[in-house]
Amino acid sequence: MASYDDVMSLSVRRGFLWPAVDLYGGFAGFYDYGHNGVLMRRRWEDLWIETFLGLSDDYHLIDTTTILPEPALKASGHVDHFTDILVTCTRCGESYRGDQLLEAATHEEHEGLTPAEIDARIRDLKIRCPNCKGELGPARPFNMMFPLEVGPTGKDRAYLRPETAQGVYLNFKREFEALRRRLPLGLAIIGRAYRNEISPRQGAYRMREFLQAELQIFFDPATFADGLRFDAVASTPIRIAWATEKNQPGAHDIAAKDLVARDLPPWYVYHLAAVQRFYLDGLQVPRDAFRFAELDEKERAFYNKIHFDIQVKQESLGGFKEVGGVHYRTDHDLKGHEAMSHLKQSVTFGGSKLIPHVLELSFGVDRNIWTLLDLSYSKGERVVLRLPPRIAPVTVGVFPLVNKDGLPEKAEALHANLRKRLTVSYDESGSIGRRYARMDEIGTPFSVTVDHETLEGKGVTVRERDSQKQIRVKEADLTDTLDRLLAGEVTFGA
RNA sequence: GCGUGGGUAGUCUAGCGGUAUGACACAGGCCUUCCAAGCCUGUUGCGCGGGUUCGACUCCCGCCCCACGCACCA
Repeated sequence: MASYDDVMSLSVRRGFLWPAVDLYGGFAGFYDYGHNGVLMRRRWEDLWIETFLGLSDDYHLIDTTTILPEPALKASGHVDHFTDILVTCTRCGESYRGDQLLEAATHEEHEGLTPAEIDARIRDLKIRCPNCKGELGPARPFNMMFPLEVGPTGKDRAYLRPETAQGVYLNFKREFEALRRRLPLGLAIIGRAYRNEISPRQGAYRMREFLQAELQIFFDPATFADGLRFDAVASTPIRIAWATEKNQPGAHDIAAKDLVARDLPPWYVYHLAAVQRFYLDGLQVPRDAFRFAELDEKERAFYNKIHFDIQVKQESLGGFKEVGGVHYRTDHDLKGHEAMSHLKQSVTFGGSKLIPHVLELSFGVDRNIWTLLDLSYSKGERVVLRLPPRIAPVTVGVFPLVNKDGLPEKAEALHANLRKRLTVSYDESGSIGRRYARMDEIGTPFSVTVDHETLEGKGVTVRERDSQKQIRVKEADLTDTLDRLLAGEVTFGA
């Protein structure tokens, strides 16, 4: 059980994450990573790449620009649909979405109106502030994208990308050719995205600059399922909360094949299983803290035909929180770019010509890091971060038991050797217990200590973070033993 | 953006119209044969700007930032 303050305080104290620019009072919606945060994030990213690119030989990582010109984002729908028309009360200052004010007054949909049109209708309908009955000010557009002026004249309007996905769609044809015209084709980006959030909240949860890890899988809906081994996951129970239950705390376990029976495509369910495996097995999230939450038609974006959020329950943020999503975007994006660019996005594959459809596996990296800090935080006599060993920023701590009799020299030599292959921390300050405690706080799973018996050729001790148990290991076997411990082939339990 | 509460060292905290308390952490030293021991020494702070005042961390105003609730989150 970790409160928000617990996680943030540890995070700041131990170099994981903190508010950006705090020298100048802070900058809402922006966070910086410290040395341990970056290490941890890289390990999360490595596991993510290993897991999801490992799904197929035809899935690859690419990298694209974070600034996109207006036409590209016009085609994606972001210029028009990522905008709300806001109306602010001149008396109480409350802001409303213009379309919602009109909808409340007329019970009709009012999408796609210009600010001037909304002003006119507010006048005609004599709408006043729902909060204080004050007079409403002029409607103004608010786009969640950060606009930029590119070049000396600034004529070429551009924006910071609101999602990494568009970078993939813009490069689909290039990669389809370079990868010799295969479907399904997976293209992933781990990179920064930007949204001008109205009110950023809860630390790394809602930021204005954030990291996404997204895999876009391009496929032919007629044949996608044929190439997947659905039978391997058919009886796997998937944690599901339906749209009507998303405010409730729990989830159902529903076998993958039963989800298919409820009209979810097999290829979609197959990937739900893959995502669930990443969280339960890879990141060791407790089963009851994980679920997919369905979004109903009103909640999901217009281009998403099927949308489940990936949610993890975390004490510091008050319950289940979205850390990613599994989105069936159909052929919306490629179609949009084809229409705007006038360049054909259709491909010929397996005898048929089609615009590929897209399944998007989307993850908020910062949210995942926060989630893992929350879940692994445990406070007894001292704080221990029970991170999965593969995710921990530092993998091994190396110490001399005392600072005399040649023990430090021996330990430093050991450290120099281990650090060639692992992230290792050497420490000879304070007592041995204090050093173990330091390692516990940043989640280091194993600590190696050189004592007097080491000098007699009897090996070193290896201490496990969670159990505080120790085993004695011959120096010659140390790297091998550590590898096996990290791989989970050996445990301390036995 | 609205409302409520808040902002004192790396973290957590005490306090007052006369520039600040303690704990932990951190650094150096002594000691130490395995879990934040002890002793000595040391570093670091009143979110920012303006006003009132002889003097502001303290009172007033504005701003920034944080948490919570509302709204927002294609």
